[in-house]
This record gives sequence, structure tokens and C-alpha cells, in this order.
Amino acid sequence: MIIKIDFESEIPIYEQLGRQIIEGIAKGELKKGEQLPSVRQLAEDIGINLHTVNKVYNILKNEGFLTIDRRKGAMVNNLMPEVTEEFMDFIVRELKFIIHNSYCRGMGREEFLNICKSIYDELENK
Amino acid sequence: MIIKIDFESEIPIYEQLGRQIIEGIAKGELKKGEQLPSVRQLAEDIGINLHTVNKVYNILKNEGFLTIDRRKGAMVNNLMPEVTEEFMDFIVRELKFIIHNSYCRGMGREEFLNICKSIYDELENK
DNA sequence: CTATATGTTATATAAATTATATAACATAAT
DNA sequence: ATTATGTTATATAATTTATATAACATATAG
Repeated sequence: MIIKIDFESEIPIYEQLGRQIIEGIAKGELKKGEQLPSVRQLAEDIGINLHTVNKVYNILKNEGFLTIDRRKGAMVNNLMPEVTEEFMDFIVRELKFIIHNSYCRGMGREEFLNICKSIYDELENK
Repeated sequence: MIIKIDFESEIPIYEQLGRQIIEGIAKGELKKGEQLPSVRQLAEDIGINLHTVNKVYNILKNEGFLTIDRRKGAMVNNLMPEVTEEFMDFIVRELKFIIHNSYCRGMGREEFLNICKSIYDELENK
């Protein structure tokens, strides 16, 4: 799986990395139980500090996406996290902002839903 | 229009304020051409610094939501910003993250789309 | 004209966040 | 024994976020 960091982005490196790992899991590029590179290896591969990778692994562990074994390192959890109340609050909050913003700009409901659908189509590979 | 800032939130104050103004415009609580409180007035009302309000007004001016007249202060723009390529990149990026994340957690396409629809229903006050 | 209110600009400061750099430790695998 | 793993501890630097004062130019109100 290829990780690509945009060092010019306003999005923090650890946030970009975390999103790409979740994307990899969602798309099946990272299988359940699959082992991730060690913090040192991945840090070297993408040219960032080992602590930044370690931070991401621990965030994703706390969210329930990864498990970390002292011996083998990080791997994709066999059981994905649930849709918690906290997570629902998060996506509703973010969706509201995106929808309010696009609504002001004249984007209609159908157009917005079609964008969502196209992302799902890409995700479930057509 | 009532502004409510959560000082415990991890979301910056200026971000919270900006989102609520856009929400107000989307919901019609703030009409086109309507005058907003002065930076000093609003800052005092919600208990924050005038520069934080000023920052928000200028961000929203640059995005095309507000116009700022030296005499009358900030007001809601009569012409809302367009769905620019930059904006499309933004919402696709954010939607991808939300969808990948919820997809991992077992939320299906229909459930997700229903959340979006309910936000639209609230927005168009059904 | 005077006083007030407006956005604006300029500094300065403090706290938190983000990212890196070294170093060391305990433990498991080779 | 050596190596690789996550982990912990400091330290530092840059950036972001938020506040605090002060001042300026200008338009409006009295």
C-alpha cells in the first residue's frame, strides 16, 4: 500500500497518514489482521519522524482500527470499531458544515448525494 | 441569531464561529444583505477577543460569504460564492474520510445517505 | 464641531499543537 | 549475542490559536 504525504498541505502529517490507513482498510488494500510496517520502517519510507508514525498508530489503536503487539508491531484489527455515539456526533457535525456550505453555494440535495454515491461506487469498486 | 461557542471543544473558536455564520446563512436566519454585529459587539456578546471575530469576518469575506464596508461593517453578501474547483476538492476530500471511516465501522450506503437527507430536511425545514 | 462607532493595523504575549531529534529501555525473535 | 520491536523521556523549533493594548482613519450622530 502506497502512502503519499503532501508536505505543503495544511492538514497535519499525522492526520493525512491516519486517513490513508483508514482508506486502505475501507478499500480492502489492508486486510484484517494484516501487519503494518514498523514505526521506524514506515517513518523512513515516507520521510517523517518515527514519533509521528507512532502517534498515528496509537490514535488508530485507541479508535479501534489497529492492535499493537509489542512483538509483531501494529496490525489491522480483526474487529472494526462500532458506530459509537461519539462517532455519530462527529460525522453529523462535519456533514452539517459541508452541507450548509455547499447549500449556500447553490449545490442541491441531489447533486450532493450523487457525490456521496460516487465515492461509495469507487469504494465498493463499481 | 444565537451564537454558541464551546470553549472545551477541540475545534478552534474562529472555526466554530465561522461555521455557525454559514449555518445561519444556509438556514435563512441571516438574510442576504443583512448586517452582522460589529467585531467589538459580537466579541463582547460571546465573550471572545475582537481579533478572533475580525479574523472570522475576513475569512468569510475572502470565501465570498460576507462583504465588509468600513462604514456599516460586515454584511451577508447578496451573491453567494460559487462551487469552485477548490471547494469541490475540499468536500470530496472530507466526504471520503467520513465515508471510509463509517464504512469500516459497518455503516452502509443507505444509512449514510439517510443521515445526509435528514440534515437536508432540517435545513429546508420540513 | 465633537463624540462615538466602525474596520483596520501593529505589536506583544501566552498556550497549545505539530514535528523533529536523541537517547535509552524492556522484550521478543533470530 | 545481535537485531528489531514498541515504548518512554527530554528537548527543541515552528506554527497555530487566542488574547491584550494601543492607535489610526473615517463615517455617522448629536
